[in-house]
Amino acid sequence: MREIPMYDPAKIEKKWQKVWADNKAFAATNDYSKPKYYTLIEFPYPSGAGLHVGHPRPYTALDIVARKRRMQGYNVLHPIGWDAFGLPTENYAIKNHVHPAEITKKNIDHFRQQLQMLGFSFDYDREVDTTDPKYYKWTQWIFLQMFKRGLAYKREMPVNWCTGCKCVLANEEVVEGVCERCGSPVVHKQQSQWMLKITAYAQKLLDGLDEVDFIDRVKTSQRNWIGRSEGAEVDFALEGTGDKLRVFTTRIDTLFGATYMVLSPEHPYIEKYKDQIKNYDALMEYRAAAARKSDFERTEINKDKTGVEIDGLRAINPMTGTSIPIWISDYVLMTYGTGAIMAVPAHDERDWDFAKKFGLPIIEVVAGGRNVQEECYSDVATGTLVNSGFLNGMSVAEAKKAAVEYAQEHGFGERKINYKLRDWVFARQRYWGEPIPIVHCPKCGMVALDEKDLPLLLPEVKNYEPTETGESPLSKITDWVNCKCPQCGGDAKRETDTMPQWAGSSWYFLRYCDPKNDMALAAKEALEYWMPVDWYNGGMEHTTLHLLYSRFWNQFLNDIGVSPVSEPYKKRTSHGMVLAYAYETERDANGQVSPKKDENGNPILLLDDNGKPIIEKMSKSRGNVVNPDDVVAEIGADAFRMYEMFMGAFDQAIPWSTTGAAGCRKFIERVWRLQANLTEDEGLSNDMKASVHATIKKVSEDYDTLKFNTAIAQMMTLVNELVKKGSVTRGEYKTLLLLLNPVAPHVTEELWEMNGFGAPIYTQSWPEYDEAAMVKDEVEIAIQINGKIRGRVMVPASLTREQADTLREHPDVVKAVGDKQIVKFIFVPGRLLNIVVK
RNA sequence: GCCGAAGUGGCGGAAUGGCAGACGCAGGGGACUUAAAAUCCCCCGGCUCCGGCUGUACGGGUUCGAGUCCCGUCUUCGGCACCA
Repeated sequence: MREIPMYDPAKIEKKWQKVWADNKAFAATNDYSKPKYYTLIEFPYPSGAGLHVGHPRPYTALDIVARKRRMQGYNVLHPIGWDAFGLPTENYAIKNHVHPAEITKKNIDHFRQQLQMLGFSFDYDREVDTTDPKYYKWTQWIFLQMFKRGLAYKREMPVNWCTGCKCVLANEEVVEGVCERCGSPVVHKQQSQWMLKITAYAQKLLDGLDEVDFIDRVKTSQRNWIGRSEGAEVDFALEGTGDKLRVFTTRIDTLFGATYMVLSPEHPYIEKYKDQIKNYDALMEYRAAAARKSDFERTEINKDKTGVEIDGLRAINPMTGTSIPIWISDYVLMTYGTGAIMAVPAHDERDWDFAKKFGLPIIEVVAGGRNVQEECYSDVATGTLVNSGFLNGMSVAEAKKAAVEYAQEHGFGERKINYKLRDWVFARQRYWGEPIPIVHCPKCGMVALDEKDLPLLLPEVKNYEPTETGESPLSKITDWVNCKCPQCGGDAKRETDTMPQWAGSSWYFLRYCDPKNDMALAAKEALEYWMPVDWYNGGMEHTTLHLLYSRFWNQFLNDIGVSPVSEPYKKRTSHGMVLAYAYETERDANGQVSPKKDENGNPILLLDDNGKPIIEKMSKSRGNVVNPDDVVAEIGADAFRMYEMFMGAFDQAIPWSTTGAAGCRKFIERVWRLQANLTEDEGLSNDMKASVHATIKKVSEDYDTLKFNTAIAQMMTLVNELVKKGSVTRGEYKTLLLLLNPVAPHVTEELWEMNGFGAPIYTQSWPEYDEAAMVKDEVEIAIQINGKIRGRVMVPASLTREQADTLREHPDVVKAVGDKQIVKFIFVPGRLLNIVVK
């Protein structure tokens, strides 16, 4: 046996990282004749805390895909960048009196160094940074294109106001009534806001989902969020006014059962008929109370309906001609439909609750064997129309059709599709974001900056603090705010809000195609070659935020001829979070929280009532954060990468296990030691041939389907076989190193070089498998009697159903069958023989 | 409430309708060692009269054969949530 040096990951990892960097081993080339493959991970927000063990999970996964594709001959674009605008940096700047740009630079350098430590095959020459004026010039440019086409507009409207961040939030950023970032309550506030008209793309965003390969839960979430709903709009005459009140309904079939109407508290008709309304003050009081409620409170008291009847205004049911009352209630939202509803308490849960509470009449119009005075009946699949004139006897579906046609003929209604999706609140009252390139001119109104004046740079400020009034810190920089109108040349003021954090990430995948272009956001040929992204992996938490926003921006850019594709991402997958075991904690002198240790120095696990370990998110305050730097120092980057992939199914959340990670280091050492048993044979030995080819197949397929844990398990099995055998041919070892390379790139390169296998692995081709070589001569099959295992027997792999008949004479079979009568004889080649007896 | 995903050893998890628990962690035993670590070998769901029996959340069903398919129930996690 050959003497081999010790495995020293610290040394060899640095060595190969330098080789890759010096040779630009992973640069995407602009050779448009080659087949391309574009892998994308969500670029990180470079926080001060640096990388945590959650980041490398998706990064390693797509690094494996990228490395494999390169070996398969693709021109691979595998870029990295920095989504660097955002609140944490700004808050840190405020606290420590440093410019956010300085902090950003420092954080980026730290992140880059950590990513390089892990050996990711990013093309670092294509880095983008959303806070770089050369980058945000184009973010501003896209905004201007939207502005020119009426897709960016400013309007006074009720918005979500985060009481913690002191700025407005998009609907997508409000989670269960609180701010998704800081957890502070969100309240409603009337404010003039920049909006992007994402609703104009609602249908397109929905349709696009049919043509892309996204995991189902992403598609489902986006569909639910867009919330398409088919129904009708119906006009109710307002008694004694000649005016009418329009509502949206999905149940026009129940129109005969509409016994009252409800307006949202903010409905404009309350102002319009102020003079006629006798209890105006009471209505105003209710409106004010509703506005004061945070979203959280609104949902908390969900089912308990409140409301006030409008005294002095009534409507006419267009079907029955009956006069019905009009109420206001906060269960009707101004932001959906027309802000008014017809209430059919018999067949709508919310209306039923409301009617019961306020003693309003409930009229059954769909018969379904239930007493609607006692219980609401909202089933549309069964049931027949009653008390509904010409609709009587119809099914719900038939009645919907007939009713809408009737309304159309009589001019009081029409078909209508509504979406839950709201326009995107696109402004933040903060400093560290892209300035909005708009000027407010007293004469010309809102005027776009000339494109040649982009980028509009962020001015230097001394104080980044947000203001209580809801104005951006930029508003205090008067020499920046005061400017000339680009249109008339007169005195004007700049817009002082900045864009939300989601702006820069809405198009970065386009910039990667041609990141240094000064003339356009990217060259046409580059976009045509690289787009769409072939495989995009990212967090589920971005499904109705970044992922939806960026699809919208790209569809817009496609419409104006900038992006060559309508859907930017061909395939979207999602990773599970890396969690942690909960430990008993203690606080040291510096206030750092760390796990409490028992007498053996092991951290003390927290258990639940059933004695199972508690699993939770990693957080500083729980003292359970695992730092990648420490892990790499302990077991090396290759073992770290491997454990990230081996720990469990890629899309499942998994707690980090230190001993589990150490197991991967042990496996790498096993591969390392295997070289001591190397023979001179360049080919595959006969008894290993089947296993090697089966491994190539399994690993190749599993890498493409994100089943990294089983790919690695398969390689472990192969290594176990080779260790047991005591010798390994050069051909076998080479194949193993090639297959393992995407997961553990450093050690495999080192072993490849040490054993004289030729040019580095990153220049080698991916191994091919041969189905025929996978067939073993003999296989063990199971013998079952009535489906129960009764023995195992070796048979030639090629054994056919006919030949299997001879197994009747096999002693085990004879013994198991005994004197019973054979009813059926089932043979599954290579698997089993099942004999049914009586 | 609605939508979605999932329930398999002590743990993470494997199993195109075909030998449940691959692979790894933890644990136990042995070899090597003055010793320890590392390494190598063996064992490792439960019960067992050592023949077997039983077992993939629970109850039914389809099938020669079900962790896998169908019906029902329970539980957990995730998303949406007064969207008319």
